[in-house]
Amino acid sequence: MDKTLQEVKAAPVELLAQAPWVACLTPQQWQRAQRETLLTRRSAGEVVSAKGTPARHWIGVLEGMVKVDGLSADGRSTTLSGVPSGGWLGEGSMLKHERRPYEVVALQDSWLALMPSATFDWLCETSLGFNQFLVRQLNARLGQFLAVVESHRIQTTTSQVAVCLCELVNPALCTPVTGALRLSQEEIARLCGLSRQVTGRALHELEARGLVAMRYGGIEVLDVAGLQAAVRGSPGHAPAGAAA
DNA sequence: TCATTAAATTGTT
DNA sequence: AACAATTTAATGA
Repeated sequence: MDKTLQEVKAAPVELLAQAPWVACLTPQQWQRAQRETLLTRRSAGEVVSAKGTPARHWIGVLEGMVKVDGLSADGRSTTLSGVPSGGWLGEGSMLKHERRPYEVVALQDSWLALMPSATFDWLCETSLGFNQFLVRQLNARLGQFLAVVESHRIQTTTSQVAVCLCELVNPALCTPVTGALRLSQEEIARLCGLSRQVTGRALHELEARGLVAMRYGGIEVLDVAGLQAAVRGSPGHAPAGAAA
């Protein structure tokens, strides 16, 4: 029995219109982009784009959340990145016209926007603003991943978790905040590449510092700036001018 | 609306 | 990793 989901706050079309790159387009460009972009719903756990398949679409998360998984030959998987609502992903494969190196899976019931590669290429060729958006996004992601590497190598597990949480609330990569993120500690642990045990401990520490609030099956980020600071800072100490 | 049951998530060893 | 406790969701009176 299909459940009629009436919980949708805004229509998918309206969410697409609010995408950050839309404002850069001319009316004609927006008209074609809107006409050719497919809006589709995926249930939690559904594969959006399988690893190894040709990248035919640029993927926008209008509502819900998806993750990017790396799969090994023996079926083991690790989560490389989480993309909440407002985020766009897969442009790397689009730009290189290659097959998807990673698997994209819906973490929750989600509304997705799939922009065909032909449309994507056309916007790249005709819209300066669109290119600028891509550069900003790629730059933001690079910074994010560098933070992950840095944190993994020289910081505590707590700051590793903080980094991964920052990714989910980074205004440069997704819609500011939707209240509490529906993400279990087990899913957060996969995102961080840590055990559930260690992740849980780190989350409680962040909660004790007033940066996040834990919910059953979810987490609310209370202080984005504080989280970003926790990425570098050592717990307990707050070096005044040591932001280098 | 309330009680019961199942499933998911979290805490503990 | 396995088990126990807790919370939420679903079902039916």
